[in-house]
Amino acid sequence: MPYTYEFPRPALTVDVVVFALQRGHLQVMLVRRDMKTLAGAWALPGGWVRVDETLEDAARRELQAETGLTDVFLEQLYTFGVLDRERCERVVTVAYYALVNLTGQVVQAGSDTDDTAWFPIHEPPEMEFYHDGILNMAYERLRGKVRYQPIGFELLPDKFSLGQLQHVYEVILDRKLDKRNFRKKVLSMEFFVALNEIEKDVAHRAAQLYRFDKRKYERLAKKGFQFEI
Amino acid sequence: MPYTYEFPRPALTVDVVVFALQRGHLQVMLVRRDMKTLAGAWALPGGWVRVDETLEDAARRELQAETGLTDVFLEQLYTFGVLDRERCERVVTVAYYALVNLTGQVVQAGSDTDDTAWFPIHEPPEMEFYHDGILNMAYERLRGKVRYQPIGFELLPDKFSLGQLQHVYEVILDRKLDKRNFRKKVLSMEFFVALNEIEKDVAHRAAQLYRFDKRKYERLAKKGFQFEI
DNA sequence: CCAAAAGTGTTAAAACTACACCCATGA
DNA sequence: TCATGGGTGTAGTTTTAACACTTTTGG
Repeated sequence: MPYTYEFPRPALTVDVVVFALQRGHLQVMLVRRDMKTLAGAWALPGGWVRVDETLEDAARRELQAETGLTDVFLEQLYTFGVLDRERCERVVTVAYYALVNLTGQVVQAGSDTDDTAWFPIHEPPEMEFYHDGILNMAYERLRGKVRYQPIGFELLPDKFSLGQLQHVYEVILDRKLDKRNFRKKVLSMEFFVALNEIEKDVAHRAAQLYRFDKRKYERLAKKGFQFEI
Repeated sequence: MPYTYEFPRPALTVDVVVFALQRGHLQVMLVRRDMKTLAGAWALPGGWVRVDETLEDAARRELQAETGLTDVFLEQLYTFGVLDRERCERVVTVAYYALVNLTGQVVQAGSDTDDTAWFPIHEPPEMEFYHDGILNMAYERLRGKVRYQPIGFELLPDKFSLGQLQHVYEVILDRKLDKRNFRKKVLSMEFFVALNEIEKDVAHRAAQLYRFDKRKYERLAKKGFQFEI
């Protein structure tokens, strides 16, 4: 027991709510650890923060360990000071949420987990203590944020069609949007730039592809432009 | 040295950015600790989180210790994992921001601080390591939030005039607003309710007083109403 | 009577909403 | 040729922005 301190210190962990589109729906990744916890209870991916890494590094490390994904959108959500029921000890956990693009990707099974699975955001399974609260807060944050900041495309490949983008907004906001009005708005923002490229191998008219130009967006944002969908 | 753990644990602190109106300006409270830190460097009020209290309790305890204020608006801002340069140790600090009403109040000097003072948000003094970043983030959060959530009046007494409220928005957003349009918007929200009371002892026409009806607001918010100024 | 803030409506411009049909493609 | 999603314009409505004068009060 080599680490001693003058005052007691709570344990510090990170938890990550990973959102992705799967079969057209907004889904969340959960893990099931083999023996540590009650059989059948799912949990958010997460773990201890090492003392030599930043909080975000810890979140990215966990995310990579359990999905293999790097370079994803990751944002701090909230920090919870909870009581660990097993050890009767205070645990402080910093929650993050991530938006990842899974279209056409194989997500590798994690190394330190028994099982990972995706669940529709509206049908989560029984979860570990307080994780459902984090999940709900993450979804609320996403719903609120997606309208005022350009982050929706983080769930899509670099090149995407306006139909795909509209679909992202529809599953996050949980309502249909008007196609013409949506296109009008998106196309009025010059940081969504059309590529010299269209969809391939689709059983209908191929859509124009776009990408998000981060630089252009930031230049506008600095000038006071307010994104809104 | 009684507290030992299997793995190293970072130290955990809270910092609080306290906003208030002083002489018509948006100001921030800072403290100067006598010997602990460089002479002349100001810091956000804050301190260690005890292992038996929640994060918010810790923030409220610090706030009370340094201002005597209780029952104020307090919201978590962000959690930083920083490197303490003195001890060469990782410190995790959970930052909060508070909106307090100081109109006509005497703020007591703190017990565990040498000195506390208020600074205009746009003219902060030299501050302790990384505290200026927290301060800026808090101000950004406040500027963003005040437009989409009814929190502006937290800087005012329970009973306030529309002129006072408009002034709050003007100092937070740092621009003039149109009086008639502002009144129109506020009065269209039925959770700002007129009292049977007007201002007293003012050297001009006395203004109608209003209060914020939290219940009415929450009932509307639940039905999907979106506050916006 | 002066200074200072309260209070009050209208109009033009902009943004938003609702809505229906033809097009291109692969199966 | 059919099913599927891509792509396009307008009109009515609502919302926003700009703007100036009279009222009340205390000093």
